[in-house]
Amino acid sequence: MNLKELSGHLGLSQTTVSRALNGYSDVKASTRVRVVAAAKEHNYLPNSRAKALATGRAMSIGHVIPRTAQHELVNTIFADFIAGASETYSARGYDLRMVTVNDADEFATYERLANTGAVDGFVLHGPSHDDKRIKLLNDLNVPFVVHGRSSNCDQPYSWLDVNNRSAFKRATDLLLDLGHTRVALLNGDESMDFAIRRREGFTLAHEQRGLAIDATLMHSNEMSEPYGFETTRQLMALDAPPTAIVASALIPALGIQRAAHELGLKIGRDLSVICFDDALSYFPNGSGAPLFTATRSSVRDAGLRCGTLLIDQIEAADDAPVVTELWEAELVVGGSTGPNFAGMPRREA
Amino acid sequence: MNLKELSGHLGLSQTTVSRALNGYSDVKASTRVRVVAAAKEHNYLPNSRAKALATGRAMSIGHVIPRTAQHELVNTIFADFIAGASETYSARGYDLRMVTVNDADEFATYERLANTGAVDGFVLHGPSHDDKRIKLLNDLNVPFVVHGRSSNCDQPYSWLDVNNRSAFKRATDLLLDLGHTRVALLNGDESMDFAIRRREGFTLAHEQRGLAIDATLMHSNEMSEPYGFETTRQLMALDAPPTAIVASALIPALGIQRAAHELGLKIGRDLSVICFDDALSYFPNGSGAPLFTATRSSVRDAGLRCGTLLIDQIEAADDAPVVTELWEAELVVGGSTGPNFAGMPRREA
DNA sequence: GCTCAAATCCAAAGCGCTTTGGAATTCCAT
DNA sequence: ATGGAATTCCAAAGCGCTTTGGATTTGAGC
Repeated sequence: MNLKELSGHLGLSQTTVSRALNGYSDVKASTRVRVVAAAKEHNYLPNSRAKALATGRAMSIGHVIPRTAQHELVNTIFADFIAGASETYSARGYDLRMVTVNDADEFATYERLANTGAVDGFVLHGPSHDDKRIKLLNDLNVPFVVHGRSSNCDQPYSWLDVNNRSAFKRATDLLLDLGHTRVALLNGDESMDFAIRRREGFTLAHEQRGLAIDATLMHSNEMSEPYGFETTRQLMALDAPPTAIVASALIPALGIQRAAHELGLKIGRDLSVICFDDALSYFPNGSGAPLFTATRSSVRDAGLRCGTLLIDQIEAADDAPVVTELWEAELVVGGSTGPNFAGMPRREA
Repeated sequence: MNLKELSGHLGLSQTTVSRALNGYSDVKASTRVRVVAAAKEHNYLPNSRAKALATGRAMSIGHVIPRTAQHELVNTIFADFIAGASETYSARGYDLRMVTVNDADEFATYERLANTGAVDGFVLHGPSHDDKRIKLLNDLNVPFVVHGRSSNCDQPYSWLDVNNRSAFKRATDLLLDLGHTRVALLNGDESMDFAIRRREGFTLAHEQRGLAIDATLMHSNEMSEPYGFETTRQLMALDAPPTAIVASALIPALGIQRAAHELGLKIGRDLSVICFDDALSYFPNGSGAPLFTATRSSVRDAGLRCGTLLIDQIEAADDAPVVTELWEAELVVGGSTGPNFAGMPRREA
């Protein structure tokens, strides 16, 4: 059943049926009712391909995901972000078009999707410190929103980011306040902008107290459980092991926990751990009380909001303004952090 | 730059340019070279919306994901499956179209995507024991492949599944062989077909040895870490606690591990654990040697294969045959399982 | 040089929708 | 009645591609 047949049944023109269905005002209320009823009865749905051609709108949002071996992006964060984003999309009539690519094909894929009109806009994931994709998308003149930021990029662009620097500064401050003096950092992949900012927060907290940082305590890698496990084992084997760790995510924090158990250390007493919690739905930070002390920001909410910002931009008639949002992470205190008695001025009993 | 302009530049008809670009044989080799060169030079890419309308093919595969609160599907397994599937898709020129829906809208969404021609086929996720979506998709006469099976469905359909029953039977056998007599099951959500089959395997292993199963040892829930943690605490508080646990996935197994540590039990000695390992890339079962003894099957590979089966079906001229694949999981032995000394016939020293 | 087949090309008709620019009708106020 | 505005409808022209059916050119064989 297509428009032609439906309008034939109704004895109306295709124009009128189309305009009735699309809510234009120049169709009598009674005929609109009749049209809608007939459409429902005959189970008519406009062909989306024809509609896309006629309107010039694909009604879909592109997400292109580089398929590096074990790329962290695809996995840990992605599913929850997508869940949030696609909630916006379906609420506003868009679909999500996802394509994974080899790193070498990434630019060409953005070009293809934009130039063939397969999508109306993009969400850009995992920006690096100086991300060339931003210029590409600006040149392609296609709407997009960056999840995160690219600090070293002088192009204008819309983004939504968590204040990773302040989150990691607060996390580090908390540990330093508890008397820890040797704090390790298990950062994410520092080719990513967010990881760079997190390290800045970590360092800043030390600098403000005039504390030097031991470079052997700072690590960077993709955020897996084994990364947390093995790095912790290495760290604890040092001559002067850390008494506290700041971790980039809950998943490596679990690795830290496993290593601690194996070494007979009790988390929160012998070793303090604080991590960033993306509030992943399948991996809650404990069920009731938080398991780990953490700085938390829901990546699902970020996805939802990015979707909204992007669609607003797409639907703004002419050039929409660049819009940016910086979210502060929430600090939740769990059982994984405690005072460093060794480092504190003990008063005699 | 569109076809009309390009053919203008070349002094050729749109037909010839189109056929040259699409590899038809009725265009002279020399003009084809000329056309391809011009297309590259002017950066011409055919508009995908127009192409879709003209060919009647959307070149995209639909994945509709129910957005139940905390639905396990979207999260744990999904990202890796998608990563695999979309690798096939891009290799064969398709895109992935994903839409999340409220449970109530699920059927309507399949209908919309199929009837508007937005997708050429579907991958069906997380089939239940008697899944009505299969009949719906058959009625809609659209190609689809089920990841998993629906045991109580009499419709014909293509599927790819892991032999969950045999995987769980082997896992349970292993524990029983080690002398365990009270084995608990932390199953997934038993409205899902895979979980039902897993329980069958678990029970079958017991029945074959004439062992009765204590119903209080069998649990079913979505596969989260807290589920593993809390259920283990409950189990170990029983008058007769289990000495071994079969878990539905690595993630609840980590919860089991956490509970064990808290109770001062050593995994592999005081409590044996065996789980199903989907070989998630962001959550490897240990880095070198397997952390947990597990039955393993890569969900990423499953995604890749499902994509292939589906596209083959789509591109088969007339009705493609129904095709099914049953994969056996691999058994990997890690450090989480050991003999039950209490239950074994001890010989005096 | 001529015939017929093979090789190349192209005009035009879709694909199913939206939208422009009127035409036809209705409704008031005069 | 009647002019003019409002309301309601529609024919036809796209959107940018593919594909049919046929026209034109080339080449082989004699």
